[in-house]
Amino acid sequence: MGRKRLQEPADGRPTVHTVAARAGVSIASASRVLNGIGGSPETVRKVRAAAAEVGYVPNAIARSLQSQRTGLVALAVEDIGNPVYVEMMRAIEAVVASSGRQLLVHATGGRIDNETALLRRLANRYVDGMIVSPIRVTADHLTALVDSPVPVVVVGQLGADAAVDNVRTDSRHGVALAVDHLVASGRRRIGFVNGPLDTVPGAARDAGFRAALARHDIPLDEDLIEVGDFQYAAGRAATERLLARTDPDALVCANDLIAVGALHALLAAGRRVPQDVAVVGMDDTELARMMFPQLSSVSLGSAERGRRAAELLLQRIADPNLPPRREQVPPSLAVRASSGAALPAPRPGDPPTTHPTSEGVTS
Amino acid sequence: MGRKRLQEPADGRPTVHTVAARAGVSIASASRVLNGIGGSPETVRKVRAAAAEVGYVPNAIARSLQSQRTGLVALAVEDIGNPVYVEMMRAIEAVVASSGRQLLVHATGGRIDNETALLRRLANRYVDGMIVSPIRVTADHLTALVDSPVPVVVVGQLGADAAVDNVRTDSRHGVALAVDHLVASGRRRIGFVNGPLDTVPGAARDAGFRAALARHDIPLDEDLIEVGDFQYAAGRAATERLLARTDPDALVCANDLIAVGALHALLAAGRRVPQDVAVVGMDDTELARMMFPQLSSVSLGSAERGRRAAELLLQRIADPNLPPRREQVPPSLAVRASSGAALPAPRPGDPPTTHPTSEGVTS
DNA sequence: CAGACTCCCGGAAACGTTTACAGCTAAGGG
DNA sequence: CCCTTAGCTGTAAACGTTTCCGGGAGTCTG
Repeated sequence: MGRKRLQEPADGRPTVHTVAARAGVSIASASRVLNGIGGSPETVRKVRAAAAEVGYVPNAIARSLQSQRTGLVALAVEDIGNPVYVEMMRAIEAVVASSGRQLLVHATGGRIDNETALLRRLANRYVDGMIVSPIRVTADHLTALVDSPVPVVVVGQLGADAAVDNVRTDSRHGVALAVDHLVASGRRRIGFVNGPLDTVPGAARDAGFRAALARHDIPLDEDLIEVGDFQYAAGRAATERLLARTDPDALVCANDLIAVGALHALLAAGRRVPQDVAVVGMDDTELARMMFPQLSSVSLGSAERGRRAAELLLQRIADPNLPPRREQVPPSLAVRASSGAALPAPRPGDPPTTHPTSEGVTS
Repeated sequence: MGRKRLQEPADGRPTVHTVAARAGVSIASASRVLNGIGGSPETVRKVRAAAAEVGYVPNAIARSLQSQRTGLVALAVEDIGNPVYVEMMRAIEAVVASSGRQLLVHATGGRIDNETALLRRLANRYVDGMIVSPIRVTADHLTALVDSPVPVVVVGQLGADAAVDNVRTDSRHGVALAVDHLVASGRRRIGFVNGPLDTVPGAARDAGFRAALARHDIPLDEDLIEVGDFQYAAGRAATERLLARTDPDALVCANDLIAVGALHALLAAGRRVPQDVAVVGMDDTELARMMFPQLSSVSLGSAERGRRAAELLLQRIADPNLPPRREQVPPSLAVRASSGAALPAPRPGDPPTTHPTSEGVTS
């Protein structure tokens, strides 16, 4: 009974040893057959039979330890309830799936410790690579990104010198597109409902708004600026506060969720959209087309950014020694009923699911 | 140079061997210090210093192989763009996080092969457990669920005899709630926009609708039933087809995305909601409260189902020998502006984010 | 019929970690 | 002063898989 190794672990699950012993072959042969490489017909038969009998299923962890890859890729975003991330995820998924890998998503809830923890945990070989879209970036965070054991691609703004693959857009310019459009249609008291200023996109959009007004020689009225979360409820509350103290003829919103909240606040306050107040959202998500009236929105190319990030990641996985790269996706504006010439209800035959990629001004 | 093992793998990443060699101690001591158990002050100092110098980060895969756990839990849903799954995910996340684990989400896109592949891959030890919410269930699928190597909890209907932990609701009854409500408010030509009949929820809701009408002695008019996908665009298209051939005074929709599509189709066709046509959605997601008019919706307790599923999973991870259990969450109806007495716009002070758990009839 | 070549097989190492075990030293108690 | 005990350390096994390598058997070629 001097068995060198237990055939049946306490767990009860069969291993390749179990199968090999039962088939009367070595574990090397068993492994080969199970992986479909080599083996005489007789051996193949015996191993297959043994595997089926004991219900063998390989332990992926052990396999990964050996092969140094897991076939998994992770995406970490702040809020999975935000449709912009859903679109991004779909684009990433398509690319990742084509490489035979599977995509896993983690919602960090904006808690930065959570994101760092995820990085430290997942990136330590549980996944072959990772796409991260942080909205707040600390120094600690940045180093975790830079010397991650697995390839990482960041979607969003990052310090110019960070040695990480990076896909960004120009949301300052995005805000400018919105302001230009509203000014061109005669609006002058343009309000801005933003997300938190201590976030990267919040800060960029704030700067973009101020710069755009200055460019049009419109004096800045701080009463017209309000800040909340990047979410529906916060957008609505912020708009209510704004309406309580001043009277805009247009609202730029830092994303579509906020814009929907603004829409509600406006309608509840008896304002007509777009006659009294024009509304422009941002991200151009499906939600914008689901609203009534349909929302104008600045597209930041989230699907495109996702697609490119995924491609960068796959390339880096294939060759980890590539130099860090950076790509930029330009914003564009989609004008719909909530701003501009008050359009009637959308035509019945018009399936609003087809994405109007660049039906608007693009510069 | 008869080193038994390379200190620096080709990869270049330091291992515990690297650290131990540099600190001049054995790998056992290094491992102990790095895990914070034991070690003399001097050893601790040396190992810590060595680890910091080489930038050691432990390989989680190797650790998992040894410890037989990963600290990860996965959730597989069909469509992450559906807010009902977002709510479910948030509830699960809260429970899972409290056990020190992290949640990963995978969107299967309803492709059943994808889901089975995920099961076979992830469940083979990449995660400590898994929550799955399948909308289509095949025999193959079911066996993959039943003899998964890691604990699995299913959210949704499952064959009565399946030996899997299972949290379900009664969506037949949910549809009945909607129909009862509409009949009570005088509607008689009640339409039904459903999802695919070859899905579990689609079939259950279809049966529920027919049974409810029968119970009220309302003859069934097949023209009033239309089927699409469980998505916005499909819901809108299906409603357009329905409106092209008949004239309902109410619509029950199989989920909120479909209901939003229906709303658009109705408004585009010049129907007033709820005066001409009352609309009731299903799942009672945030989306229902984001619409204008706000949507009545049947809550299927998705957050509660998620919470319970997560608890079942944690219990099973703790003790894999528990007998399979089944829990049921009752549906309830939330009446809002899109049906019932046409309410005015919601009051400005009313933050619609607070979930009206059971503001409606519950039976 | 000898040699070369192909194919299949089993032993053992390797992936990077944790941990059981035994040996050692130093301290403390009788 | 001896014995026990506690604390620390290193060796080696283990987790479950893949894969390198050498040996043996069979086939083909000249």
